[in-house]
Amino acid sequence: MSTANVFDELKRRGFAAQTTDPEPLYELLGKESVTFYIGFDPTSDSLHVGHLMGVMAMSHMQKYGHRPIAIVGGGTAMVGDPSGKTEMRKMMKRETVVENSEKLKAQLSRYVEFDTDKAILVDNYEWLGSLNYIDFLRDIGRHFSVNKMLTYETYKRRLETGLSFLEFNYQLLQAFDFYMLYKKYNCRLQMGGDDQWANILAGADLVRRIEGANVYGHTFPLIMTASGQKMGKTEVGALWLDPQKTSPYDYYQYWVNVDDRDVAKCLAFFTFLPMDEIDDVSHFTGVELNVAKTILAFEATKLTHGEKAAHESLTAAVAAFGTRHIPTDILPSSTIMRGSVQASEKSIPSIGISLSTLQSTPRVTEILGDYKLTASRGEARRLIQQGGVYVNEKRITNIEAVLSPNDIIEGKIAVRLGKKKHFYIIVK
RNA sequence: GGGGAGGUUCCCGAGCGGUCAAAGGGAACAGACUGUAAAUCUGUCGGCGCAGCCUUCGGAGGUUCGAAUCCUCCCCUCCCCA
Repeated sequence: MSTANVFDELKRRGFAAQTTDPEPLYELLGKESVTFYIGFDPTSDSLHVGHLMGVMAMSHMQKYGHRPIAIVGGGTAMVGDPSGKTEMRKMMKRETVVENSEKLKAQLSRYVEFDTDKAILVDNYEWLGSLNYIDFLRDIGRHFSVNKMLTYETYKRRLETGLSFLEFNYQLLQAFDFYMLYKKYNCRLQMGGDDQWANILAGADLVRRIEGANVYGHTFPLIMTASGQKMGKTEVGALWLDPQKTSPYDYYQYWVNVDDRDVAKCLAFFTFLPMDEIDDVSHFTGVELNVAKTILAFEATKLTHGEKAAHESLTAAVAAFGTRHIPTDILPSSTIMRGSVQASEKSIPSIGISLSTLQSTPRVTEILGDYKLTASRGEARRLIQQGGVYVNEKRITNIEAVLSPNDIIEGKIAVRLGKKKHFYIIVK
């Protein structure tokens, strides 16, 4: 058990929106190992950056000697949380939920140590699956006031668009989770995103009512990028932690491209670099700030995909965008390679094309469209008209332009779309 | 169950018999400027070997020389009453 208090660390890093009883909780965290939980919805087979806040918080807590319970909402996923949603969420089949939970656990294991009894993963289906309706209503339902629930912002909003009874029950189920975890594991703290505040409070209230025990709730802010987007949202959708869904290179690129104003914040949330070093970043501008972004991307990629993948993404980025010099004094705790980074195109996305198709001198538009480098041939045509297509770093100006074996340089053809999308056409 | 409103291209939202691939805004994309940032300006934004053709306006039929626009049936959403 570390002498420092996690709560200070969490606060300093920005993981604090609301807390039920700050003082007693602080004291508790300072004097003993506390079992706490965070819920994850197995509505997809991969976590994404939106979940990362909770994951990082868990990891910090564990590092300070507390015991995390990651609860996958196998039971609740089959109901669907209406919080923050404007539409009813689709319900899920049990088998899907089970498969997803497995994958989620594997991902969580990168950040949280589940060995022995240091952390626990449970599926609330364990108790929700066999709930007896009558008993539940009598034992749990009686503690909830509909009048009060209707005043919550989340429900109010949904009252305008429609809220099914099914969804309205969600809060009771989540509160029941807290109660069960308290009984089974002496879990005394629930954490989650700030949109979960009402649900978390409901759980803490329930435990207090039934057991007379003091349990706590704590939320993290729902962070937005400086431009008002949800963190981790891309044009293509979520930024997934699964390398099959979002390649490490794309993952890395997302972080390099964060808004200037978000760099320090992201470092605090999504890396383990010490805050003393991160605080310096707030004064950075220009080149220094870009180095900080490189380190952010490297560290974030390292956490979710490992050091090797992070390094490959870095060298691939250097191959695509030019040399980067990483001085030793910027964020010194990072394990990023210092000095001038050598280029290596290993992680740059590539497509394979046979020599024979190349010999048929296909149009650039056909290749781009057919291999899905652009959405359609028409889009490829437009891109060319706008001067956004480069072959071997030479801008293509004619939509009739073709590719031929003459374009092959060292076994490949380098294609660039716009400023940032680099591809290699590898000739087989 | 009764009454009312509505479903339009990624989103919001105009259109209400031809001049509609469909106004306007947002998002997105490209170019210029930069730092793989932001802001700004300009352009693009259904598909196609693209001055032409093809497929779109909840679904299926119908009226018409001609329909996103009119009629019929169906599906879905929201509001009011129960």
